[in-house]
Amino acid sequence: MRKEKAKRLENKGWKIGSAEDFLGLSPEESAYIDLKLNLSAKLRKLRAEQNLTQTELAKLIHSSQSRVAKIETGDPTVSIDLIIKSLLALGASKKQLARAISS
Amino acid sequence: MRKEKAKRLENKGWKIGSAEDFLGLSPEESAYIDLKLNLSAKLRKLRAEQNLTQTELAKLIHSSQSRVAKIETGDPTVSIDLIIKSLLALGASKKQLARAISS
DNA sequence: TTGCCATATGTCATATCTGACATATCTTAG
DNA sequence: CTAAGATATGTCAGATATGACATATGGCAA
Repeated sequence: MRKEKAKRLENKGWKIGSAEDFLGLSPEESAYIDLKLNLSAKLRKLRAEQNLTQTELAKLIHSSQSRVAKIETGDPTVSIDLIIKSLLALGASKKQLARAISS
Repeated sequence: MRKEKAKRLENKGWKIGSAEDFLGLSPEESAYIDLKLNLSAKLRKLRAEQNLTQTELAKLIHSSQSRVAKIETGDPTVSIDLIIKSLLALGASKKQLARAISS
């Protein structure tokens, strides 16, 4: 599967610039993944700033630690919807979201 | 259900300012809906600019006319993921997405 | 009016995402 | 080292989103 690949690469520290379009990903696909990773990164940052553990954030969004971990590691089974809902739960503003996206 | 309500209101032209937080919606919920509606609106705009019908856009994103309609009318069963994928398929840039979000 | 094309709405089987759980792998303090 | 807290990974049943189809409504030209 496509997104699996992208995720594995991310985890191994491949991070080439910002998008991994070097293997079979269409521009839209890599833009989409890029977006997701940017939002994930922002979430981790926000959570850290607020000194919350994944477990605490999980409670806040009525989810589980493992799902929060998946959000933050860019797991392909995580939707942008969930990431955005989590960001909003941490009090992120529209402006912050916008910044995260175009980063 | 919650989001049903928000959608109905939208359709009836209720658009009070920008968020319908006046009936039982938490700040995060209305922020989320707001976001979705902004992105939907942007999609419709982009599609119009490119003189595409819903059916044509549907083919472009491997979906159906009815789902495109649902996207554009803010149907609660539509995910932000799908809206964003559609926007990307229309060639929207990160900057455009960011603008749409913080509008 | 009629016909045609675009858009909207309702429904449904299937695909995808979700929370939860178990368990593994860090990290750091003692 | 070992223990404890935090984070990561794998799995799965149930929840939600999806494309597809039928059908309705809207707009507009003949």
